Amino acid sequence: MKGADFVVRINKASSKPYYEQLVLSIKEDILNGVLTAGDQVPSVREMAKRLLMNPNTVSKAYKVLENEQVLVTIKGKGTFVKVTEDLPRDEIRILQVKERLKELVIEARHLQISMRELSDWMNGFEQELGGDLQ
Amino acid sequence: MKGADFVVRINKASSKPYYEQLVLSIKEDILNGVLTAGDQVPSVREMAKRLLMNPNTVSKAYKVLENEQVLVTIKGKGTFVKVTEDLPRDEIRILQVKERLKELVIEARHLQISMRELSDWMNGFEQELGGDLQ
Amino acid sequence: MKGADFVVRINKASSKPYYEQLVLSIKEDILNGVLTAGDQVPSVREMAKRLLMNPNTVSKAYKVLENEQVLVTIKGKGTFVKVTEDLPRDEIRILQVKERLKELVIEARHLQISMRELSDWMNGFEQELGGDLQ
Amino acid sequence: MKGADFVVRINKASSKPYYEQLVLSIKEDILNGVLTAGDQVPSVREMAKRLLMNPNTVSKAYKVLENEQVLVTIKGKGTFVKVTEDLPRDEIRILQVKERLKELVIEARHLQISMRELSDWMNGFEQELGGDLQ
DNA sequence: GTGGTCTAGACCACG
DNA sequence: GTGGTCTAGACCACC
Repeated sequence: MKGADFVVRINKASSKPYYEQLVLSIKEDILNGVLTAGDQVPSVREMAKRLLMNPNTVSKAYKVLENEQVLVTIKGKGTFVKVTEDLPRDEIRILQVKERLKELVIEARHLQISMRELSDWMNGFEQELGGDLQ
Repeated sequence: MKGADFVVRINKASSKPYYEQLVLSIKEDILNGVLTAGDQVPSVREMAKRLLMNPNTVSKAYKVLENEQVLVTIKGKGTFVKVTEDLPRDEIRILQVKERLKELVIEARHLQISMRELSDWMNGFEQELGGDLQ
Repeated sequence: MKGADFVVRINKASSKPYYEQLVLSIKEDILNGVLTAGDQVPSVREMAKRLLMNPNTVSKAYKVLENEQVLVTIKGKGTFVKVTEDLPRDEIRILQVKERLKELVIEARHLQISMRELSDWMNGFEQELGGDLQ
Repeated sequence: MKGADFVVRINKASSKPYYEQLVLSIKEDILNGVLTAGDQVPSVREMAKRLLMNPNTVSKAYKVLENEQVLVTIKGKGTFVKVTEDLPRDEIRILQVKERLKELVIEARHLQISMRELSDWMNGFEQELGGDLQ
């Protein structure tokens, strides 16, 4: 674990639920290479203390990440970033993402966002997150 | 309104609230050209009957769409698709869509969806929805 | 939140809907500095009890204010005065206010209110509400 | 009556009730000098035909304008623009306008509209409507 | 505890 | 007929 290195960004003023923010933040850290496969993440209690939030909330985030094959908990040892590259694709959740993209495009069009803009943003995020899965 | 032509699809099993599904459905119908500027949408009561839901729920959806400058409602007359005047862009909502796109990209990468796939889907939706605002 | 300090005034005899009165009252409290960024407003249930109205009505007011970027609500935590980030101006609503001002001027003229009076009132309100966004 | 000269502008796509639009439109025409004291306005039936609206709606507008001392109906002769300059000021309605101005200022401040902008708009409308009551 | 969604039903304003 | 407001009360998600 890179411990102090990796900082989770929780915006307490955001309307997004804390646990979802935590989930996203960890996913982003992995894509950025701040966390890599095998790294240990702080324990629920430790993370809760660090982020000044309820352990139940952290626990919920970890559970979600375990469900999504992003983290794995080994009893008595801790929680770790999972090696993910050679997993079969989860086609069900992929379809859900596709559906969400469609909704996003619909809303974008109504906001007068051009396809060009959307593409540019997407490519920007790609750069930001690293060209390939770390 | 084209009456029988336009069909709203509500999935009562979805976790997405009915009113949000209705909002999206109407937005999509507009982009598809099924509904065009000036068309009257079914009355709150009529739509509620059709979708087997409470009029208040339909009303909420219409209210959201009115707020987003998609519909206008005229008391005593009905609810209509708004003429797409040259409205100033709603930069606040645009930023929110951009943020949602970033989250979507993060999740896509974790699901081993390539950028290429995402782009292809996006272009597909573009076709499907009509190249330009109808 | 300053608790007892801030008092919301609802006139049940007014023809203006309760929820709109509540919206205005909170906006005024913010300009007055009675409520400042980050403050928690009373919970929906608490406010409803205080004002002797239905929680749904309070909720509607909060929802409007959230939509107008005045409040943020965090599920499970409460509703808060939004930090006044440098948000882009909402040009659509600005145009609507301009239109309402024109109507108000028309009616003022018919009531034999001079422009001078209108200006004086406006400046008075400016003082009353604090020269700058608190 | 200037008959053909004066055109009432009703926007059927506006969310503002027809009768209110009609009231405002006539008030504006008077300030502009398009209608002056003593002019006859079209009969309810005639106006309804011209505007393609329900006579009841026109009737309601005329009633409002009579209540506000803007029009006067003489049985068997028609409806006329009233001489208004030497009427006592209606202090009750003046207070209501003052209250509406306050609300408008509150909302303007939240929309980041400067007092300067508001003043400029007001002066602009003054010009547009003619410097003095016609 | 917090807010969000949904239903059911009353009453009012506009056309 | 249309939509808007308000109440009452159930059930769910987040913390």
